Amino acid sequence: MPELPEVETMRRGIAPAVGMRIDRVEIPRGRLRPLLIEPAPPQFASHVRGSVLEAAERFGKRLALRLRATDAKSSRARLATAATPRWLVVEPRMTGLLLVAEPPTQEHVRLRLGGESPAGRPAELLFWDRRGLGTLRLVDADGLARLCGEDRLGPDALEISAAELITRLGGSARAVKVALLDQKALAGVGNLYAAEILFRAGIDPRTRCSRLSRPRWRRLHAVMQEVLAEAIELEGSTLSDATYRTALNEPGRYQARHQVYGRAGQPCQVCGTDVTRIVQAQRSTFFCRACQVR
DNA sequence: CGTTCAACCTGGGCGC
DNA sequence: TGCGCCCAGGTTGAAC
Repeated sequence: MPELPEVETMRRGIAPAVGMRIDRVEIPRGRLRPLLIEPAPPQFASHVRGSVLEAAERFGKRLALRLRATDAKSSRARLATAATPRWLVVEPRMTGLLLVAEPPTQEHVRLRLGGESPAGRPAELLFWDRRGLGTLRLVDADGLARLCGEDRLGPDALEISAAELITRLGGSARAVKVALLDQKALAGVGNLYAAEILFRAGIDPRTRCSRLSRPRWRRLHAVMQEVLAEAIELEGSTLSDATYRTALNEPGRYQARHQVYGRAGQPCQVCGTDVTRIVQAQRSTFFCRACQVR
């Protein structure tokens, strides 16, 4: 679910919590697999408790929350925290959410916020994940580089230049839709926005990257910026299952703009041709056979 | 290089 | 009503 626009919306939604101290960490027993939370809950909680949320940064579809340790009670804790700047890396995957309002059902992790709390500041930060495929990982600077560094993620889709996009993907033999999903090449675009971007660019998703002309790459680049910016403006896409919510537990509004995603068999809003669904790399691809050409 | 499959999970929708 | 199946905004590693 969450792609770049949804994760950016999440980042902005929790921004009011930046500067606040995490006074308590509550992790319901038996609800978190090792894959989902690292280190294991007792260590995770003891490391996070007492720290101040200093910043929330987005890397593609991931969020990294920078934590600073404060007034550690024991010298042992002070040593440990001073030696390792800590980042809480949140990877929502399909259904993970960060919320400052009550989640739809029991949350997975609840961080109670304290310290200076002027009116309007959230009292809690919640992680909720219906399918439980997301991850929360507490890491040091090396760990952050391993999870979000340039070996792992390509340039952010909102920041990459047209020239760099062409350099990174232009020579590939893969279908352009598949290449756009490659987070090592380009970070942030997922299945939904890849479909919408290619529709607006008029490009058949099956076209091999190496067959696209430079003008078409530049068009694709410009359209990618437009689509992502509009989706952020409308706080992301909430699909029919309503899983994705903003940090305030409200639906996004970009779904009203979808031209092809999830619209198989319905008429293209530009030309009336039925939208087609195919499968590429085991994922659904939606496109208009008339508007999108090779 | 590239593709393909399975795995991690829950839950909604559909046909029978 | 219920069962079995397919589907889903993502990522990863193995096999070919």
